[in-house]
Amino acid sequence: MKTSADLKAEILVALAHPNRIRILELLRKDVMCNCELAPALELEQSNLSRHLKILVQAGILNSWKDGLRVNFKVADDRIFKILNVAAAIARRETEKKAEALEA
Amino acid sequence: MKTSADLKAEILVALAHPNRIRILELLRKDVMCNCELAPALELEQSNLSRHLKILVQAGILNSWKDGLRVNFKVADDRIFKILNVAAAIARRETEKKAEALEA
DNA sequence: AAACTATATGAGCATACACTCATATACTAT
DNA sequence: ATAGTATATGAGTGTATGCTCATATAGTTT
Repeated sequence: MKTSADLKAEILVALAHPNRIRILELLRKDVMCNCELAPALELEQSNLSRHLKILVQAGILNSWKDGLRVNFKVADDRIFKILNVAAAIARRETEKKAEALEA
Repeated sequence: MKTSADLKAEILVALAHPNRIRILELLRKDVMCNCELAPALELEQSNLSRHLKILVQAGILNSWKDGLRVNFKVADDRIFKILNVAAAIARRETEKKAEALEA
């Protein structure tokens, strides 16, 4: 049986990759398809497709077909809270290291 | 040069493991050392030590020596916001799958 | 100093991940 | 039907991760 920590980890594992974070940031405001994301992110098509699959399977993105294309949108805006806090903590850590160098 | 997505990913990668999440939940209220965490989590000492190192290096935990022991505490309570949102999204996803089974 | 306790780390192993190339599938347009 | 476009996936490769066992290091107690 999956514990609560397992469930949280599944979401975070899906998020925890620079390219998947970049995907989410592009989808912050727009709905986009693989074919629009690939050039914007400069990712190989098959690689991007796999990253998107991971995000959809985790429930972070929704997707639907539109003719040839598959469109993607963020399923739950709260995901950006996670990214904001991660950014804040990373910033703090960067500053701490800068101070350590000065001293 | 590290991008903003890289920095966020570093924090999230450090978080994204069930055992590291369990560590944080034990440290939510208390300061604890490896020797107290190990039996509580039923983790091998060396394994736990490595997980703790990852959390410290990411700036998620602070640590200091106290005699033989090394104590750990959460460096920034905002980390729990991340865990709370991850839990909420995971819960939503679980419910969605349950509905899909009923229908 | 010797025995004991707490933590860290090297080595080795199995597994998971990210990536690429080639190919398959699905839909569209002529 | 044919050619073209968008996406998905199999196979292979290199690297990273998580774990364990054994050992090293650091501090404590007698």
